[in-house]
Amino acid sequence: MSKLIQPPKGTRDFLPEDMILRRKVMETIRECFALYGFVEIDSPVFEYFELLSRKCGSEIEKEIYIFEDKAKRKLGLRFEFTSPLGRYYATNAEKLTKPFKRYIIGKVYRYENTQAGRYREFYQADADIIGSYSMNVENELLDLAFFTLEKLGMENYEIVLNSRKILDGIINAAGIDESKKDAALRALDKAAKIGEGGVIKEFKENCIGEENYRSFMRLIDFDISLDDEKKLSKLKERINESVKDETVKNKTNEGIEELLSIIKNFKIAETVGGEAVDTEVVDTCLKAGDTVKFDPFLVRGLGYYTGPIFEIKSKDVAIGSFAAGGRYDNLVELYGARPEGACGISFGVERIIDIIAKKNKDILKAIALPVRLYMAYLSENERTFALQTAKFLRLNGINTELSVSKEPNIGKEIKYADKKGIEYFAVIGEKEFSERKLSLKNLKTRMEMLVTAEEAIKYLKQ
RNA sequence: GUGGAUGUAGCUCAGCUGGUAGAGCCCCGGAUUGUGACUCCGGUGGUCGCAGGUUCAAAACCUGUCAUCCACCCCA
Repeated sequence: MSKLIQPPKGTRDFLPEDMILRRKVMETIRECFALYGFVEIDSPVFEYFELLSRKCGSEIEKEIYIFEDKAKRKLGLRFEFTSPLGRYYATNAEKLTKPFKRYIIGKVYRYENTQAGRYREFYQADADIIGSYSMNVENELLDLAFFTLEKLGMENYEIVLNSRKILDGIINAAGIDESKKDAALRALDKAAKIGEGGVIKEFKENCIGEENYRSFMRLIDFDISLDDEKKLSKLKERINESVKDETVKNKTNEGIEELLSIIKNFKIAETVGGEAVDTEVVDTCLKAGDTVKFDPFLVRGLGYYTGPIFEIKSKDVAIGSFAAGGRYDNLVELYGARPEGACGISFGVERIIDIIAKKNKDILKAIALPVRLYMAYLSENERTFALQTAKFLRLNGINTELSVSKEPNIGKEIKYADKKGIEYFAVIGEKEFSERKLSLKNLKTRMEMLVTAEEAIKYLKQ
């Protein structure tokens, strides 16, 4: 295949039939975000490069599409929505109502190698709250994630939860030097994939001793029968025993308390069940709570997270995580705004679409096709009447495609309509024109009837 | 950035130890000038990813290169 006719690496063309699911997923996400009180915003696809790279870490910086405009401004394509949000918030702070709850759905760009579920141009959908340090924000975002995924019909996924403060604390308690923290975290993040041996190997490659790994593991070695609350309480005891530095100890405890607060909030449906509006609501709350699990190995990338972090991944489709987020307090300060608490979640729209398409091939059949009727006519004499009938149908909400054939050919046009998945085929010929009617044919059942436009609308609307 | 696999018709692919390309689907025309899913007949379509090299001869072997997919890194 000639390279000229391919879209650039990591980008894709979408066929009309692909768009049906894509639209559906994005609309569902929009609806859910709105139901949770988030308002939609938009911002430029490109920003000043300097702004994008301000706090993202060198790995990500390499992935920014960078270019110069004709006035030699250094610009970059947004690779996610958090730094642009920081800039947006700082720019518009006085016009925004706090806490600022906004969502955005749009394309982002990353210059990286493609792979299953990874593209260079892809959609992300973010919901963020700026202006609160309360853990209620985390609860709201996690509940929103659960709610949205249920609406999307996603199944068999888990929401894992950890905290940057806790990670910093146990890294310190395990005797790992601050300078080697990042390397250690990177190795631990992969624990599930590469196993204990793999982590130890990677530790050693970064001059971190096996004994550090052992003491790390001792801190998070919990009896499997313990629930997350007990695990966190246990962890708190151990930290208090092994950490000398008061600042580190306090910070870690703070992180633990924060996660406990989030978990307790989820359980509230259980404790005050009698006050709930109905049992279905209580069940959903409980299910949401059960879906959230504390995972001390969860690390997450990006340099800006400061508190709780979370990630949502499929348990049966190997595509990585399809949503993630966390708290990034005071990030807006970098862009010139007053420091504010902030937390957000990001949905990987492409991955969600990939998973739905892979697991539920029938889903497209349940979604209405965009064009319902094809309007053909047999000669120029009937064209005007056909055109008016088509417009009448359109005004009444029936998606109608009017023939544009130069020489009407019913056989070919039926074939075309059928191939396109259009349900109904209408013909206006001499006979129909004289009676001011149309022949309406159902292409599936092959039933045909002679009706007026009003009758056709009535019929098609039922 | 690293490793593996794969590039042959619009699509999916076949093509043996080198002898100069084939199937199915699609598309187009006809049987069928107011009715499509089946059938039948006919037809269009390929610098075998690209560039070198080996050879009397390369789609096949060698080298390089590009692209795609998968995995690592990192991440949605």
